[in-house]
Amino acid sequence: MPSHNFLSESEEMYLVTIRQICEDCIDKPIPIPRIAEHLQVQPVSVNQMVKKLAEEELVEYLPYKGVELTPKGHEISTRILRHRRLWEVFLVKSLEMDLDEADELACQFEHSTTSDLANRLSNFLDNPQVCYHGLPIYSPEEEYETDSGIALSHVNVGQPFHTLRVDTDEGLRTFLADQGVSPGKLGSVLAENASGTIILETAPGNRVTVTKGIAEKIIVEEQHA
Amino acid sequence: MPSHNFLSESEEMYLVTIRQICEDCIDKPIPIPRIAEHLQVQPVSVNQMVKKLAEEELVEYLPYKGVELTPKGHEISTRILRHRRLWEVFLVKSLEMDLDEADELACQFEHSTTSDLANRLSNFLDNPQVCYHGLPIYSPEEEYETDSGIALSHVNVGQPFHTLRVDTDEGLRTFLADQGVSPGKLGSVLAENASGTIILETAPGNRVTVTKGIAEKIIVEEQHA
DNA sequence: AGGTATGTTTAGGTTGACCATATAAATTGA
DNA sequence: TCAATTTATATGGTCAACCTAAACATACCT
Repeated sequence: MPSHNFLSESEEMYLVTIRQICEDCIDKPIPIPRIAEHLQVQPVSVNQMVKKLAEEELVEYLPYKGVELTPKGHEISTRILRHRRLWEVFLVKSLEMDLDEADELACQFEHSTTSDLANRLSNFLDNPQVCYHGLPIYSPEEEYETDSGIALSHVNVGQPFHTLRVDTDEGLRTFLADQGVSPGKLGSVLAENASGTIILETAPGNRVTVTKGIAEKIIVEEQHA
Repeated sequence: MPSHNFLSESEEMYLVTIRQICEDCIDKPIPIPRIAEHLQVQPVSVNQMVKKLAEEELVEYLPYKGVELTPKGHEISTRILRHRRLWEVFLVKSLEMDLDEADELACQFEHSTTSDLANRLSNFLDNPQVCYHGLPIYSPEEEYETDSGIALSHVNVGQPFHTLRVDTDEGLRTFLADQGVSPGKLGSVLAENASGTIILETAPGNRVTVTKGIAEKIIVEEQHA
Protein backbone atom coordinates (compact mmCIF):
# COMPACT_ATOMS: atom_id res chain seq x y z
CA MET A 1 0.00 0.00 0.00
CA PRO A 2 1.32 3.40 -0.97
CA SER A 3 1.43 6.98 -0.18
CA HIS A 4 0.90 8.76 3.08
CA ASN A 5 3.67 10.86 1.63
CA PHE A 6 4.71 11.89 5.12
CA LEU A 7 8.35 11.05 5.07
CA SER A 8 10.50 11.21 8.13
CA GLU A 9 13.68 13.20 8.03
CA SER A 10 15.51 9.92 7.97
CA GLU A 11 13.64 8.59 4.98
CA GLU A 12 14.31 11.82 3.16
CA MET A 13 18.01 11.57 3.91
CA TYR A 14 18.14 8.08 2.48
CA LEU A 15 16.42 9.19 -0.70
CA VAL A 16 18.71 12.12 -1.37
CA THR A 17 21.76 10.05 -0.52
CA ILE A 18 20.77 7.47 -3.10
CA ARG A 19 20.08 10.25 -5.54
CA GLN A 20 23.44 11.88 -4.93
CA ILE A 21 25.42 8.68 -5.38
CA CYS A 22 23.52 8.37 -8.66
CA GLU A 23 24.42 11.90 -9.68
CA ASP A 24 28.04 11.15 -8.93
CA CYS A 25 28.59 7.93 -10.80
CA ILE A 26 25.87 6.86 -13.19
CA ASP A 27 26.08 3.10 -12.56
CA LYS A 28 22.46 2.47 -11.97
CA PRO A 29 21.66 0.18 -9.03
CA ILE A 30 23.30 1.53 -5.92
CA PRO A 31 24.58 -1.23 -3.64
CA ILE A 32 23.44 -1.06 -0.06
CA PRO A 33 26.94 -0.92 1.43
CA ARG A 34 27.70 2.26 -0.48
CA ILE A 35 24.65 3.91 0.98
CA ALA A 36 25.70 2.78 4.43
CA GLU A 37 29.11 4.29 3.91
CA HIS A 38 27.71 7.62 2.75
CA LEU A 39 25.36 7.85 5.70
CA GLN A 40 27.90 6.56 8.23
CA VAL A 41 25.51 3.86 9.27
CA GLN A 42 25.56 0.06 9.38
CA PRO A 43 24.42 -1.83 6.28
CA VAL A 44 21.75 -3.57 8.36
CA SER A 45 20.08 -0.27 8.99
CA VAL A 46 20.15 0.60 5.33
CA ASN A 47 18.61 -2.73 4.52
CA GLN A 48 15.72 -2.11 6.84
CA MET A 49 15.15 1.38 5.58
CA VAL A 50 15.37 0.29 1.96
CA LYS A 51 12.66 -2.26 2.61
CA LYS A 52 10.45 0.41 4.02
CA LEU A 53 11.13 2.73 1.11
CA ALA A 54 10.45 -0.11 -1.31
CA GLU A 55 7.07 -0.71 0.32
CA GLU A 56 6.28 2.94 -0.17
CA GLU A 57 7.33 2.56 -3.80
CA LEU A 58 10.04 5.16 -3.55
CA VAL A 59 12.85 2.79 -4.51
CA GLU A 60 13.18 -0.50 -6.29
CA TYR A 61 15.40 -3.02 -4.60
CA LEU A 62 17.16 -5.87 -6.38
CA PRO A 63 18.90 -8.00 -3.76
CA TYR A 64 22.63 -8.34 -4.30
CA LYS A 65 22.39 -5.72 -7.03
CA GLY A 66 21.35 -2.55 -5.35
CA VAL A 67 18.70 0.13 -5.15
CA GLU A 68 17.20 2.44 -7.74
CA LEU A 69 14.87 5.34 -7.26
CA THR A 70 11.39 5.03 -8.70
CA PRO A 71 9.94 8.06 -10.50
CA LYS A 72 8.21 8.99 -7.25
CA GLY A 73 11.44 8.65 -5.29
CA HIS A 74 13.27 10.62 -7.91
CA GLU A 75 10.75 13.41 -7.77
CA ILE A 76 10.93 13.66 -4.01
CA SER A 77 14.72 13.63 -3.88
CA THR A 78 14.80 16.26 -6.60
CA ARG A 79 12.58 18.49 -4.55
CA ILE A 80 14.66 18.02 -1.44
CA LEU A 81 17.88 18.78 -3.30
CA ARG A 82 16.30 21.90 -4.70
CA HIS A 83 15.48 22.99 -1.18
CA ARG A 84 18.94 22.16 0.12
CA ARG A 85 20.70 24.06 -2.61
CA LEU A 86 18.50 27.09 -2.31
CA TRP A 87 19.31 27.27 1.39
CA GLU A 88 22.95 26.83 0.63
CA VAL A 89 22.88 29.75 -1.76
CA PHE A 90 21.01 31.90 0.73
CA LEU A 91 23.35 31.11 3.59
CA VAL A 92 26.45 31.78 1.53
CA LYS A 93 25.24 34.65 -0.61
CA SER A 94 23.02 36.59 1.78
CA LEU A 95 24.51 35.65 5.12
CA GLU A 96 28.08 35.19 3.95
CA MET A 97 28.54 31.90 5.67
CA ASP A 98 31.26 29.37 5.07
CA LEU A 99 30.29 26.91 2.40
CA ASP A 100 30.87 23.98 4.73
CA GLU A 101 28.76 25.35 7.54
CA ALA A 102 26.12 26.39 5.06
CA ASP A 103 25.94 22.86 3.72
CA GLU A 104 25.49 21.39 7.14
CA LEU A 105 22.68 23.76 7.97
CA ALA A 106 21.03 23.50 4.56
CA CYS A 107 20.97 19.77 5.16
CA GLN A 108 18.82 20.38 8.23
CA PHE A 109 16.58 23.03 6.81
CA GLU A 110 15.72 21.12 3.67
CA HIS A 111 13.50 18.80 5.67
CA SER A 112 11.27 21.51 7.07
CA THR A 113 11.03 23.43 3.83
CA THR A 114 7.73 23.53 2.01
CA SER A 115 7.55 24.04 -1.74
CA ASP A 116 5.99 27.41 -1.15
CA LEU A 117 8.87 28.49 1.03
CA ALA A 118 11.36 27.19 -1.54
CA ASN A 119 9.70 29.18 -4.29
CA ARG A 120 9.77 32.33 -2.23
CA LEU A 121 13.38 31.74 -1.36
CA SER A 122 14.26 31.12 -4.98
CA ASN A 123 12.52 34.30 -5.99
CA PHE A 124 14.26 36.23 -3.25
CA LEU A 125 17.62 34.99 -4.54
CA ASP A 126 16.78 35.86 -8.17
CA ASN A 127 16.17 32.27 -9.12
CA PRO A 128 19.68 30.89 -9.06
CA GLN A 129 20.25 27.92 -11.37
CA VAL A 130 23.28 26.46 -9.68
CA CYS A 131 24.52 26.09 -6.12
CA TYR A 132 27.99 26.86 -4.88
CA HIS A 133 29.13 23.35 -5.73
CA GLY A 134 28.12 23.87 -9.32
CA LEU A 135 25.19 21.51 -8.96
CA PRO A 136 21.86 22.38 -10.53
CA ILE A 137 18.96 23.86 -8.61
CA TYR A 138 16.04 22.08 -10.18
CA SER A 139 12.96 24.08 -10.92
CA PRO A 140 9.67 22.97 -9.42
CA GLU A 141 8.21 21.87 -12.77
CA GLU A 142 10.97 19.58 -13.86
CA GLU A 143 10.33 17.55 -10.74
CA TYR A 144 10.70 14.42 -12.81
CA GLU A 145 13.03 15.79 -15.31
CA THR A 146 12.79 13.88 -18.58
CA ASP A 147 16.47 14.25 -19.02
CA SER A 148 16.66 15.53 -22.56
CA GLY A 149 20.43 15.90 -22.32
CA ILE A 150 23.07 14.10 -24.30
CA ALA A 151 26.67 13.40 -23.42
CA LEU A 152 29.17 15.99 -24.55
CA SER A 153 31.06 13.20 -26.30
CA HIS A 154 28.22 12.98 -28.82
CA VAL A 155 28.06 16.66 -29.71
CA ASN A 156 29.31 17.56 -33.20
CA VAL A 157 32.21 19.90 -33.74
CA GLY A 158 31.01 23.48 -34.03
CA GLN A 159 27.86 22.81 -32.07
CA PRO A 160 27.04 25.27 -29.27
CA PHE A 161 25.47 23.77 -26.15
CA HIS A 162 24.62 24.49 -22.57
CA THR A 163 25.54 22.20 -19.74
CA LEU A 164 22.85 20.35 -17.81
CA ARG A 165 24.82 18.18 -15.43
CA VAL A 166 28.35 17.15 -14.65
CA ASP A 167 28.17 13.56 -13.43
CA THR A 168 31.64 13.26 -11.99
CA ASP A 169 33.16 13.28 -8.57
CA GLU A 170 33.31 16.50 -6.63
CA GLY A 171 36.93 17.37 -7.40
CA LEU A 172 36.60 17.13 -11.13
CA ARG A 173 33.29 18.94 -11.02
CA THR A 174 34.86 21.84 -9.20
CA PHE A 175 37.69 21.96 -11.69
CA LEU A 176 35.29 21.98 -14.62
CA ALA A 177 33.10 24.59 -12.99
CA ASP A 178 36.18 26.80 -12.66
CA GLN A 179 36.75 26.35 -16.36
CA GLY A 180 33.20 27.41 -17.15
CA VAL A 181 31.65 23.96 -17.51
CA SER A 182 28.77 23.79 -15.04
CA PRO A 183 24.99 23.59 -15.23
CA GLY A 184 23.45 26.50 -17.09
CA LYS A 185 26.69 27.65 -18.69
CA LEU A 186 27.18 27.87 -22.45
CA GLY A 187 30.01 26.52 -24.58
CA SER A 188 30.82 25.07 -27.96
CA VAL A 189 32.89 22.23 -29.34
CA LEU A 190 35.93 23.55 -31.21
CA ALA A 191 37.59 20.30 -32.20
CA GLU A 192 37.78 16.60 -31.60
CA ASN A 193 40.63 14.20 -32.37
CA ALA A 194 40.73 10.57 -33.35
CA SER A 195 40.91 9.28 -29.78
CA GLY A 196 37.84 11.31 -28.82
CA THR A 197 39.58 14.10 -26.89
CA ILE A 198 37.56 17.27 -27.20
CA ILE A 199 38.44 20.94 -27.12
CA LEU A 200 35.77 23.31 -25.85
CA GLU A 201 35.41 27.02 -25.73
CA THR A 202 33.49 28.20 -22.67
CA ALA A 203 34.09 31.91 -23.10
CA PRO A 204 35.86 33.92 -25.79
CA GLY A 205 39.45 32.73 -25.67
CA ASN A 206 38.88 30.33 -22.79
CA ARG A 207 39.55 26.79 -23.98
CA VAL A 208 39.25 23.53 -22.12
CA THR A 209 40.45 20.13 -23.25
CA VAL A 210 38.77 17.00 -21.91
CA THR A 211 39.22 13.31 -22.54
CA LYS A 212 36.51 11.18 -24.05
CA GLY A 213 35.93 9.57 -20.66
CA ILE A 214 35.13 12.87 -19.06
CA ALA A 215 33.12 14.10 -22.02
CA GLU A 216 30.80 11.15 -21.51
CA LYS A 217 29.99 12.37 -18.04
CA ILE A 218 29.17 15.91 -19.07
CA ILE A 219 25.51 16.04 -19.97
CA VAL A 220 24.53 18.94 -22.19
CA GLU A 221 21.72 20.17 -24.38
CA GLU A 222 22.42 21.39 -27.88
CA GLN A 223 21.81 25.05 -28.45
CA HIS A 224 19.89 25.96 -31.61
CA ALA A 225 19.42 29.15 -33.62
CA MET B 1 25.10 15.18 36.72
CA PRO B 2 24.80 17.98 34.29
CA SER B 3 25.61 19.40 30.99
CA HIS B 4 26.14 17.64 27.75
CA ASN B 5 24.17 20.63 26.56
CA PHE B 6 22.98 18.61 23.58
CA LEU B 7 19.28 19.11 23.81
CA SER B 8 16.86 17.25 21.62
CA GLU B 9 14.31 19.20 19.65
CA SER B 10 11.77 17.90 22.08
CA GLU B 11 13.60 19.15 25.13
CA GLU B 12 13.98 22.53 23.50
CA MET B 13 10.28 22.69 22.76
CA TYR B 14 9.48 22.00 26.39
CA LEU B 15 11.81 24.72 27.56
CA VAL B 16 10.42 27.40 25.28
CA THR B 17 6.88 26.36 26.04
CA ILE B 18 7.50 26.81 29.74
CA ARG B 19 9.18 30.09 29.01
CA GLN B 20 6.29 31.32 26.91
CA ILE B 21 3.64 30.45 29.46
CA CYS B 22 5.80 32.42 31.85
CA GLU B 23 5.99 35.37 29.50
CA ASP B 24 2.22 35.29 29.14
CA CYS B 25 1.11 35.19 32.71
CA ILE B 26 3.75 35.87 35.35
CA ASP B 27 2.54 33.37 37.98
CA LYS B 28 5.78 31.65 38.64
CA PRO B 29 5.58 27.86 38.91
CA ILE B 30 3.92 26.50 35.79
CA PRO B 31 1.70 23.49 36.51
CA ILE B 32 2.39 20.44 34.44
CA PRO B 33 -1.13 20.18 33.00
CA ARG B 34 -0.79 23.62 31.45
CA ILE B 35 2.36 22.58 29.70
CA ALA B 36 0.63 19.45 28.48
CA GLU B 37 -2.19 21.54 27.11
CA HIS B 38 0.15 23.90 25.28
CA LEU B 39 2.08 21.07 23.71
CA GLN B 40 -1.00 18.97 22.96
CA VAL B 41 0.46 16.08 24.86
CA GLN B 42 -0.55 13.95 27.86
CA PRO B 43 0.47 15.16 31.32
CA VAL B 44 2.32 11.90 31.89
CA SER B 45 4.66 12.73 29.04
CA VAL B 46 5.29 16.17 30.44
CA ASN B 47 6.03 14.63 33.78
CA GLN B 48 8.66 12.39 32.30
CA MET B 49 10.27 15.15 30.34
CA VAL B 50 10.21 17.51 33.28
CA LYS B 51 12.08 14.95 35.32
CA LYS B 52 14.72 14.71 32.66
CA LEU B 53 15.00 18.47 32.39
CA ALA B 54 15.26 18.70 36.17
CA GLU B 55 18.14 16.22 36.14
CA GLU B 56 19.89 18.41 33.61
CA GLU B 57 19.23 21.36 35.89
CA LEU B 58 17.27 23.26 33.31
CA VAL B 59 14.10 23.44 35.38
CA GLU B 60 13.16 23.18 39.00
CA TYR B 61 10.18 21.01 39.74
CA LEU B 62 8.01 21.37 42.82
CA PRO B 63 5.44 18.57 42.79
CA TYR B 64 1.85 19.75 42.85
CA LYS B 65 3.09 23.30 42.36
CA GLY B 66 4.72 23.37 38.98
CA VAL B 67 7.88 23.99 37.09
CA GLU B 68 10.26 26.93 36.94
CA LEU B 69 13.17 27.53 34.65
CA THR B 70 16.59 27.66 36.22
CA PRO B 71 18.96 30.37 35.01
CA LYS B 72 20.46 27.85 32.62
CA GLY B 73 17.03 26.87 31.32
CA HIS B 74 16.10 30.50 31.02
CA GLU B 75 19.17 31.26 29.02
CA ILE B 76 18.60 28.42 26.61
CA SER B 77 14.95 29.24 26.06
CA THR B 78 15.88 32.86 25.51
CA ARG B 79 18.32 31.87 22.85
CA ILE B 80 15.80 29.64 21.13
CA LEU B 81 13.15 32.34 21.17
CA ARG B 82 15.63 34.77 19.70
CA HIS B 83 16.22 32.31 16.87
CA ARG B 84 12.55 31.68 16.32
CA ARG B 85 11.68 35.34 16.16
CA LEU B 86 14.51 36.18 13.82
CA TRP B 87 13.30 33.50 11.43
CA GLU B 88 9.79 34.79 11.75
CA VAL B 89 10.91 38.27 10.78
CA PHE B 90 12.92 36.95 7.86
CA LEU B 91 10.11 34.82 6.53
CA VAL B 92 7.56 37.60 6.78
CA LYS B 93 9.72 40.57 5.86
CA SER B 94 12.02 39.14 3.22
CA LEU B 95 9.92 36.33 1.83
CA GLU B 96 6.53 37.90 2.42
CA MET B 97 5.04 34.85 4.02
CA ASP B 98 1.88 34.64 6.03
CA LEU B 99 2.55 35.24 9.70
CA ASP B 100 0.95 31.93 10.62
CA GLU B 101 2.94 29.87 8.18
CA ALA B 102 6.07 31.77 9.11
CA ASP B 103 5.52 30.90 12.77
CA GLU B 104 5.14 27.25 12.02
CA LEU B 105 8.34 27.16 10.01
CA ALA B 106 10.28 29.34 12.41
CA CYS B 107 9.33 26.84 15.07
CA GLN B 108 11.16 24.15 13.10
CA PHE B 109 14.14 26.18 12.07
CA GLU B 110 14.90 27.46 15.53
CA HIS B 111 16.19 24.05 16.53
CA SER B 112 18.84 23.82 13.83
CA THR B 113 19.96 27.40 14.19
CA THR B 114 23.39 28.10 15.60
CA SER B 115 24.17 31.34 17.40
CA ASP B 116 26.44 32.29 14.55
CA LEU B 117 23.67 31.84 12.04
CA ALA B 118 21.29 33.83 14.24
CA ASN B 119 23.74 36.69 14.46
CA ARG B 120 24.19 36.76 10.72
CA LEU B 121 20.47 36.64 10.22
CA SER B 122 19.94 39.44 12.70
CA ASN B 123 22.52 41.51 10.95
CA PHE B 124 20.98 40.79 7.57
CA LEU B 125 17.62 42.00 8.88
CA ASP B 126 19.10 45.18 10.38
CA ASN B 127 18.93 43.86 13.92
CA PRO B 128 15.20 43.95 14.52
CA GLN B 129 14.19 44.36 18.16
CA VAL B 130 10.71 42.97 17.96
CA CYS B 131 8.98 40.20 16.03
CA TYR B 132 5.66 40.48 14.22
CA HIS B 133 3.80 39.56 17.39
CA GLY B 134 5.37 42.49 19.17
CA LEU B 135 7.52 40.19 21.25
CA PRO B 136 11.13 41.08 21.92
CA ILE B 137 14.04 39.62 20.01
CA TYR B 138 16.60 39.20 22.74
CA SER B 139 20.15 40.11 21.95
CA PRO B 140 22.84 37.50 22.44
CA GLU B 141 24.40 39.27 25.45
CA GLU B 142 21.30 39.64 27.55
CA GLU B 143 20.99 35.86 27.47
CA TYR B 144 20.06 35.95 31.11
CA GLU B 145 18.40 39.27 31.07
CA THR B 146 18.47 40.90 34.47
CA ASP B 147 15.03 42.31 33.85
CA SER B 148 15.52 45.89 34.84
CA GLY B 149 11.96 46.78 33.93
CA ILE B 150 9.19 48.03 36.18
CA ALA B 151 5.43 47.78 35.75
CA LEU B 152 3.78 50.68 33.97
CA SER B 153 1.48 51.00 36.97
CA HIS B 154 4.46 52.25 38.99
CA VAL B 155 5.57 54.95 36.58
CA ASN B 156 4.98 58.53 37.69
CA VAL B 157 2.78 60.91 35.74
CA GLY B 158 4.82 62.82 33.19
CA GLN B 159 7.49 60.15 33.01
CA PRO B 160 8.57 59.02 29.53
CA PHE B 161 9.37 55.34 29.12
CA HIS B 162 9.97 52.65 26.61
CA THR B 163 8.21 49.33 26.69
CA LEU B 164 10.16 46.16 27.43
CA ARG B 165 7.48 43.50 27.53
CA VAL B 166 3.73 43.13 27.45
CA ASP B 167 2.90 40.17 29.65
CA THR B 168 -0.68 39.61 28.61
CA ASP B 169 -2.51 37.20 26.41
CA GLU B 170 -2.07 37.43 22.68
CA GLY B 171 -5.28 39.34 21.92
CA LEU B 172 -4.61 42.15 24.32
CA ARG B 173 -0.99 42.30 23.25
CA THR B 174 -2.01 42.76 19.64
CA PHE B 175 -4.44 45.48 20.63
CA LEU B 176 -1.81 47.30 22.62
CA ALA B 177 0.75 46.91 19.85
CA ASP B 178 -1.73 48.54 17.47
CA GLN B 179 -1.97 51.42 19.89
CA GLY B 180 1.77 51.82 20.00
CA VAL B 181 2.49 49.89 23.17
CA SER B 182 4.96 47.17 22.29
CA PRO B 183 8.59 46.35 23.06
CA GLY B 184 10.98 49.07 22.00
CA LYS B 185 8.29 51.71 21.55
CA LEU B 186 8.28 54.97 23.47
CA GLY B 187 5.48 56.59 25.42
CA SER B 188 4.72 58.74 28.41
CA VAL B 189 2.19 58.79 31.22
CA LEU B 190 -0.21 61.69 30.83
CA ALA B 191 -2.50 61.10 33.77
CA GLU B 192 -3.64 58.66 36.40
CA ASN B 193 -6.86 58.63 38.39
CA ALA B 194 -7.72 57.48 41.88
CA SER B 195 -8.59 53.92 40.83
CA GLY B 196 -5.27 53.55 39.06
CA THR B 197 -6.48 53.91 35.46
CA ILE B 198 -3.72 55.42 33.36
CA ILE B 199 -3.72 57.54 30.23
CA LEU B 200 -0.71 57.18 27.95
CA GLU B 201 0.51 59.05 24.96
CA THR B 202 2.30 56.78 22.49
CA ALA B 203 2.65 59.28 19.70
CA PRO B 204 1.71 62.96 19.39
CA GLY B 205 -2.04 63.01 19.80
CA ASN B 206 -2.39 59.24 20.13
CA ARG B 207 -3.74 58.42 23.57
CA VAL B 208 -4.46 55.09 25.16
CA THR B 209 -6.28 54.42 28.39
CA VAL B 210 -5.55 51.27 30.35
CA THR B 211 -6.80 49.87 33.62
CA LYS B 212 -4.51 49.32 36.57
CA GLY B 213 -4.72 45.58 35.99
CA ILE B 214 -3.34 45.91 32.52
CA ALA B 215 -0.77 48.51 33.52
CA GLU B 216 0.70 45.96 35.90
CA LYS B 217 1.39 43.64 33.03
CA ILE B 218 3.14 46.20 30.88
CA ILE B 219 6.82 46.17 31.78
CA VAL B 220 8.71 49.32 30.86
CA GLU B 221 11.93 51.10 31.51
CA GLU B 222 11.94 54.75 32.46
CA GLN B 223 13.48 57.05 29.91
CA HIS B 224 15.88 59.65 31.26
CA ALA B 225 17.29 62.84 29.77
C1' DA C 1 -11.44 16.87 59.39
C1' DG C 2 -12.89 14.55 55.36
C1' DG C 3 -13.97 13.82 50.62
C1' DT C 4 -13.60 15.03 45.93
C1' DA C 5 -11.33 16.97 42.24
C1' DT C 6 -6.97 17.49 40.62
C1' DG C 7 -2.46 16.23 39.99
C1' DT C 8 1.32 12.52 40.02
C1' DT C 9 3.36 8.23 39.51
C1' DT C 10 3.82 3.38 38.20
C1' DA C 11 3.63 -0.12 34.89
C1' DG C 12 3.47 -1.60 30.49
C1' DG C 13 2.97 -0.72 25.40
C1' DT C 14 4.07 1.44 20.71
C1' DT C 15 6.90 3.32 17.09
C1' DG C 16 11.02 4.91 14.68
C1' DA C 17 15.69 4.59 14.00
C1' DC C 18 19.49 2.65 15.02
C1' DC C 19 22.84 -1.26 16.68
C1' DA C 20 25.44 -6.31 17.08
C1' DT C 21 25.66 -11.00 16.11
C1' DA C 22 24.92 -14.97 13.57
C1' DT C 23 23.40 -17.47 9.79
C1' DA C 24 22.21 -17.92 4.94
C1' DA C 25 22.60 -16.89 0.28
C1' DA C 26 24.73 -15.04 -3.94
C1' DT C 27 28.70 -13.44 -6.51
C1' DT C 28 33.45 -13.66 -7.72
C1' DG C 29 37.67 -15.44 -9.29
C1' DA C 30 41.38 -18.84 -9.26
C1' DT D 1 33.60 -25.55 -10.13
C1' DC D 2 34.31 -24.68 -5.56
C1' DA D 3 36.08 -21.92 -1.98
C1' DA D 4 36.44 -17.11 -0.44
C1' DT D 5 34.41 -12.98 -0.11
C1' DT D 6 30.61 -10.05 -0.20
C1' DT D 7 25.90 -9.17 0.70
C1' DA D 8 21.36 -10.18 2.99
C1' DT D 9 18.40 -11.48 6.55
C1' DA D 10 16.63 -13.06 11.07
C1' DT D 11 16.73 -12.28 15.78
C1' DG D 12 17.05 -9.60 19.51
C1' DG D 13 18.67 -5.24 21.99
C1' DT D 14 18.92 -0.02 22.88
C1' DC D 15 17.04 4.55 23.33
C1' DA D 16 13.90 8.53 22.92
C1' DA D 17 9.45 10.13 22.97
C1' DC D 18 5.24 9.37 23.17
C1' DC D 19 0.83 6.68 24.71
C1' DT D 20 -3.15 4.26 28.05
C1' DA D 21 -4.87 2.65 32.30
C1' DA D 22 -4.85 2.36 36.89
C1' DA D 23 -3.06 3.36 41.42
C1' DC D 24 -1.83 6.76 44.40
C1' DA D 25 -0.93 11.48 46.71
C1' DT D 26 -2.19 16.16 47.64
C1' DA D 27 -5.01 20.39 47.91
C1' DC D 28 -8.79 22.66 48.82
C1' DC D 29 -13.36 23.63 50.23
C1' DT D 30 -17.11 23.11 53.02
